[in-house]
Amino acid sequence: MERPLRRQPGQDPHGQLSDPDLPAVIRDRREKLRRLREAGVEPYARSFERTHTTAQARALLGERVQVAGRLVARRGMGGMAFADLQDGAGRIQLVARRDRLGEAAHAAFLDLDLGDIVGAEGTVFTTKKGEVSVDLDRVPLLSKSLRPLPEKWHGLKDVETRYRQRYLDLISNPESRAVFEKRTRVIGAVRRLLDERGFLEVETPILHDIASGGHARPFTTHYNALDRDFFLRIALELHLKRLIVGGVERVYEIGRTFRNEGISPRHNPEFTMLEVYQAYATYEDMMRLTEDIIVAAAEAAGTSLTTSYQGEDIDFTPPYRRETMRDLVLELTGRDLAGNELDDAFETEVQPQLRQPTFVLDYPVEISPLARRRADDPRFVERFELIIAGREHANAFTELTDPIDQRERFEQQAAARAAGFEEAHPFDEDFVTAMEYGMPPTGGLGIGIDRVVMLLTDQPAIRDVLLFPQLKEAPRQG
RNA sequence: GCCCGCGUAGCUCAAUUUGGCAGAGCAGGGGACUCUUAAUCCCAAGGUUCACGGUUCGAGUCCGUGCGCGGGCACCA
Repeated sequence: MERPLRRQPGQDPHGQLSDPDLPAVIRDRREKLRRLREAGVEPYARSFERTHTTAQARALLGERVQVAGRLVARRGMGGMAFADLQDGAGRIQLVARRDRLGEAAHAAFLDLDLGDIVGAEGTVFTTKKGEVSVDLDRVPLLSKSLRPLPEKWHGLKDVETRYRQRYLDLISNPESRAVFEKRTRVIGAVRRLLDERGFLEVETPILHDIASGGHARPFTTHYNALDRDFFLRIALELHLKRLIVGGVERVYEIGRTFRNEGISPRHNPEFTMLEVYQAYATYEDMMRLTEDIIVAAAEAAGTSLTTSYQGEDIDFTPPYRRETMRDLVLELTGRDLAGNELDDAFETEVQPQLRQPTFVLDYPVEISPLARRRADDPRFVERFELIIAGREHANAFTELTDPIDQRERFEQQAAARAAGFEEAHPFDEDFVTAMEYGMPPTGGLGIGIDRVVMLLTDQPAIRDVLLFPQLKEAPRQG
């Protein structure tokens, strides 16, 4: 019978005080917590009256402030000690002087650990060396930290820990925090742009009884009350187009979408999509809208239109190059193709070479069952993808509005599925019914928000722009 | 699912090439220090080298299997 290698956290806290499997740095903290409680100190305060953030306090020389945050560095000098306090707005130096605080409070300050959450009450001043600081009168402990922080100078490097324990990444790596703040600002800017143009933001179902709107393997779940399998949505498209039929002429949704596929630096099983539909618009209008969205997003992220991604110069200045898929393949391979052959040749031989923003136009009808055919050549549809740095960032069509054609396209997809293409588009009878009531001419656009954020924040992997990316189960608890 | 690489102290990294006592910095412990800011100085401590098995007198190092992470491929018509 083997004894457990490590105990799970949360059980028998007193037993853990002497748990020989725990690192000494953690045992020491627990012991200190016990001593504090014995001395009558409550190590987890109910609240603290914070009057200013560290950023606000910096501008208030000579004034009394109450700031609060995490202790992230300390430099003891005996009778005078320094520490850095970090809050959501930044950092400020704390200065503890024995002759001002008194012996007991000064000793208590020196007894604090890096990682502790404290309040800091005192007067803002500038040290002889020019550092804006708080001259402490009081430093109440607000929350005792029982685990050591990552290395103060190098930060947290281990990528697995950064993803699994994102809070440590956010505490120790300010540049990581900045990426997520930019992500939020990008999404806000996109919303603002669309709202200003009269688009209505909506929420459509995530649980679908048909996984339609794209080519992808869905996640399956089970609805007990209906005793029926459901799917997590793989796209937003068909519900939003039902709203177009319903007279919501400008509509969009920003939402999580799920695809049951491999994980890679560019794919996470759940990701954020923007889909926009505009009645009486075409895919040319969607190209201009896409350009406007990219420009607004870059501005929100604080990224210049002429920038670089992973060392490669990228110019986001519109208008972007517009070329048909057929011409691009012809130009780069010398072959004039159509249908699936064209798409295959494009993906393997052309797309990786498209580095600057490029609208690739007019896809084969076979792989585009929801898009309108070109009037001059019905083998192709009015569709574009926006390729930047070799990757797809947007996908848009002049939407198919002919219910008879739509039914035939779905039937072709059903035949493909019967022939073994598991990801072929399923037949959505209810959607065809909606279209039969009459759908106005419409342009539609989908943008992969995560990938746009990757581009604008120069992050190499989609995991770096997702707070909690999908990982396998951790091998053990530490 | 397949191929390649990686896994050493709480954190950041050495030692792996060529098998020979597992080391440093930070953090933590003890001490000195009233203008430091990667503070400095002195002392002591800290390890199931991812796990299990094998080869060997001897394995962090070589071999096998498993787990996790990273990259590539497949999937993403």
